[in-house]
Amino acid sequence: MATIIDVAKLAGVGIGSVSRVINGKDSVSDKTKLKVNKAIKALNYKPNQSARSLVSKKFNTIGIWGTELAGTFNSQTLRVIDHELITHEKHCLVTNGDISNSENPNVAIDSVNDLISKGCDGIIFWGTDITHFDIAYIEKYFPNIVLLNNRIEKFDQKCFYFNHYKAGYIAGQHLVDNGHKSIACITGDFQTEDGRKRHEGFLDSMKDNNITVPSEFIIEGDYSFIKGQEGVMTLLKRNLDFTALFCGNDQSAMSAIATLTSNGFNVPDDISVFGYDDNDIAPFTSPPLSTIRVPFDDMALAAVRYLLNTCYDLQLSVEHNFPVEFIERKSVRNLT
Amino acid sequence: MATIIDVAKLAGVGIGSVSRVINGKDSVSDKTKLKVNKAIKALNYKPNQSARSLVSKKFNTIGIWGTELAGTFNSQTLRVIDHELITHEKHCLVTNGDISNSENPNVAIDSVNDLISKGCDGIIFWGTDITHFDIAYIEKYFPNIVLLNNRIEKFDQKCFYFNHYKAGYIAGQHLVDNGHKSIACITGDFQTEDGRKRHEGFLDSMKDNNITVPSEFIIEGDYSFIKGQEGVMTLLKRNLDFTALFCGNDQSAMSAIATLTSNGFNVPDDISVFGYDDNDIAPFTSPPLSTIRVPFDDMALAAVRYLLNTCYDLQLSVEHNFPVEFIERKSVRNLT
DNA sequence: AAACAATTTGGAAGCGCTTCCAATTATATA
DNA sequence: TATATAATTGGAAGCGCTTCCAAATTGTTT
Repeated sequence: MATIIDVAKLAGVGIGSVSRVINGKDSVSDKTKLKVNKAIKALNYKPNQSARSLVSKKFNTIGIWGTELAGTFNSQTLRVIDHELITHEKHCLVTNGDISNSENPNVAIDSVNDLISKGCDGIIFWGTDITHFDIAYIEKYFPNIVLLNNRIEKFDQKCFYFNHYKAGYIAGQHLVDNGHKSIACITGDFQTEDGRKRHEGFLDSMKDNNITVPSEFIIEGDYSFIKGQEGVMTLLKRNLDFTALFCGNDQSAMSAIATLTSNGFNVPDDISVFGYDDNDIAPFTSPPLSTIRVPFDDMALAAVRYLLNTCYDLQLSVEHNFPVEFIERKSVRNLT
Repeated sequence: MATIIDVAKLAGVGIGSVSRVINGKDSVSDKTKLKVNKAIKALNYKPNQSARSLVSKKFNTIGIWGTELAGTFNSQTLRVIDHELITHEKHCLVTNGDISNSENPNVAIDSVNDLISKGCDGIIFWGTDITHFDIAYIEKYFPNIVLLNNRIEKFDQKCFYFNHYKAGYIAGQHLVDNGHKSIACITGDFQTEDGRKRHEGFLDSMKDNNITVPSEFIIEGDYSFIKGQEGVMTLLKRNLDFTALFCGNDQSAMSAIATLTSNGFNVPDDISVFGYDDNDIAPFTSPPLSTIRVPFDDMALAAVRYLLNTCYDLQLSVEHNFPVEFIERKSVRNLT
């Protein structure tokens, strides 16, 4: 690999001039610029980023930490992030942060430290797998962080999240508005905060409408296809009388619909189904799925931009408010 | 940030000793080891990777280039790759390589060069968006590459792909074996090689069984949900008589099933549907989707391992042969 | 205790770059 | 033309690390 010295020699100039041409700042005469660029091309020279970072203390790289990477429908979000980074000539260092099956109590911290020491100017924490405690610890020595789909009050400015409580409430209210009084649930994952919040919101909407939801109507899910299926089977075995089913996300809603259909129930004529997320799949279930739109892409964009601003002194506009949107399709029947 | 000098001072040793402790090679006395580790902890010291890379010429990072990142069901594969890298204490630098809407004829090369100069020891090219020509060009000055789900004969050892032709053939044959003679298609994306190959295989299986597939039975798709829906609508409007529908992937098969169902057709009683990929969604359509299993995860694992071997002198076992597997569920009716 | 070998140690050199300053060259002004 | 000013230039210093070698320390043998 050619170095800056090779380029300088070939171009017949000093290394300082080469550096100036590469970085485009400070004044260089057109003549030198020409000579240098010619030499760069001839040698297929690429600046060594390690050396650059060593001096400049900038890595031009943003790290992404989070298990949500593993989710089926999240690659779109990753693309949004990557695209915005590329636009600003930055890179994207990813780590799955798969901390579930390790006996080391510091896996989270350790894997974040790995990410930092590899060379990130900032980190996006995606999802709620990191504890508040760990975040507070990390933030002390590495403040350029942002939380995506997670909220810690102490760092509210750095958090880009969606009001899952409100969304759950609205979903419940919508079902009630359509005349449903007996509603079952296949929840999200209670291990995750947003899973809990949306369920809380849903339950409160029921309470406010004087509807009680017996515990046997509630199945704890985990956002997976399989839990949607199993959940419906359990519900059916229990022989309960419900007219609507609220699912913790679109994936479980999709397999719930499929399972109901396979068991001879018509959606929405016999049972209405309501999802959550509005991901790619929702318009293509049969019937098309009514759902709550969660603006993951907008959130991700805002999060990266905030980080770009703080890491590289940019002034990109950053949204902090992501409204609940309600997507009506065909999976909820109006009983009134 | 503390440097190695700070650690050396605090521990009361030379920087050489600190380096030796960090890297765990060469002999160090237990006494020094203890002192150094204590100082490292006290200062929360993390070695500067840029400085290390500058000396060692290793980045401990593998780049991933490819638009397949954007696909709905590919994050699982990314997780497989990342997990294997973490296992070997390497990192994963991602770039979307979104080259579709740029007027620069060298976008691909440019974005790969970015990746290289950012500091990768090797690159995984994921998918067929990169041209053979560009690969050959890059390979000359950056030979540590691997192609995932792509094949270039010249670099066969570096390619980890699946025989899409054979898979398409088998899919067609299976439909014929079940008594289907009138078969429609919503193909994969003909822009991609594997989309073309699987269709070719399918057509050849038809030919070998003396079945002609009129061109109006074939809809060119692009793997998306929407094309599955649109394709079915077009097919229905054409008022053709077909008993089976072969889809280019599971996503379009899923929305094809939904659309057929919504239009009053029973799958598989009226029309059989056959998918391709066997991704997460396949078991949860209604009816569950019969499909060809494409071992993306196995392929990805083999590809990373090959790269790890070449970049870091490891001897991980690498599979090069990925058999076609046929997954029978409930979406194909036996007419015989 | 002396002589030797083996182990451990400190720190200089150098990786490829940016930044700075002093030196040089070009341009403007009197 | 001489002088003042501005633009451009070369290259030394230094970023934080690994590696190497010579020096210091420890252990072993006689």
